[in-house]
Amino acid sequence: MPEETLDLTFAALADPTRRAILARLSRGEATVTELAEPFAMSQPAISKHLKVLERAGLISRGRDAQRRPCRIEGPALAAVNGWLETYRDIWDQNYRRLDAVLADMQADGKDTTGGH
Amino acid sequence: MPEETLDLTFAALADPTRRAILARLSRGEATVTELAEPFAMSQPAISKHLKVLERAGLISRGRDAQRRPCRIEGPALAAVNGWLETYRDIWDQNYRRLDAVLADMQADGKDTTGGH
DNA sequence: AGGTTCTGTAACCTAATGGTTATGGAAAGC
DNA sequence: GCTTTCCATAACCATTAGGTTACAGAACCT
Repeated sequence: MPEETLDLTFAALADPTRRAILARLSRGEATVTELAEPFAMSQPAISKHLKVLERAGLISRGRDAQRRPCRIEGPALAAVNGWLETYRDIWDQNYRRLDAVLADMQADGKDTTGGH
Repeated sequence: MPEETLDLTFAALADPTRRAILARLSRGEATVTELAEPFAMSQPAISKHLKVLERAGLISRGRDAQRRPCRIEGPALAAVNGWLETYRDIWDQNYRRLDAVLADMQADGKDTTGGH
C-alpha cells in the first residue's frame, strides 16, 4: 500500500535473476544453494538478491539447521496487482469492450452479447 | 513478453516520480512542463524520467508545435499483468486467507481459528 | 528579425546496484 | 575435536541511476 513498499517491490522485480528465483520458489521452498545452482553467479550474489527480495516482502526465510529455506510471499505480489488494478481500464482491452457492450445494452435494452 | 522488456518496465515503475507521472497520464495526455509542474524537480530531470518511461514502452510522445504531449501506453502494463497472472494462485490465496482472518477478527473478536 | 516558450542533450556529481573474492560463523558429520 | 556444509558479511570495484546546471534548438509571438 505505501509508496515506499512499491518502490522496493518493483525494484526487486526489475532483475531477471530475482524473477527467476521467484519462479523457482513458486514451485516450492528452496534453500540458498539450491536457488544458486542454476545461475552462473557466486553464492554471495544470490544472497544479496535474496536480501533484496526479502526487504521487498516478496520472500521470507525459515530455518532448518544450517539451511535457510526461502518461501515466496503473496502479499507483496498482491500489492503489485492492487496498483495495477487502478490502470485496468487502460491496459485491459476486454474491459473497454465490455464497457462498450454494457453501454449498448443500457442504450436500447437489446441483447448485443448473444449474436456473435 | 521478453525478459528484457520486463526489466525495463519494472525498473521504470520502481520510481515514485514515474508512477506519479503515469497516474497523471491515466487522466489524459499532458505536456512535459505540465507533467513537471507538480514536482520539486528540474525539467531535465522530468525529461529523463519520461525517456525511461518511453524506453519501457509505458508512454509514447506525440507532437503539437513545440509541445511534446505524452500519452500512457497500455500494452506495457498489460505485460506486467501477464507476468503477475502466472503467480495469481500464490497471491490470490494469501489474499483470501488474510480476508478470512480479518473477517474472523471483525466477526466477534473470538478466536475462531482453533488455536491458542 | 528578435524574443519567448517548450523541450532535449551534455557534462558533471553522488549514491546505489550488481557483481567479485575473502572471510567468518553456525550447525551437521565423521 | 576436526572437517565439511551452508550461508552471511565485509571490502572492493565498475556501472547505472537520479539529480543538478548550462546550453542548444525548434516553433510560436510580436
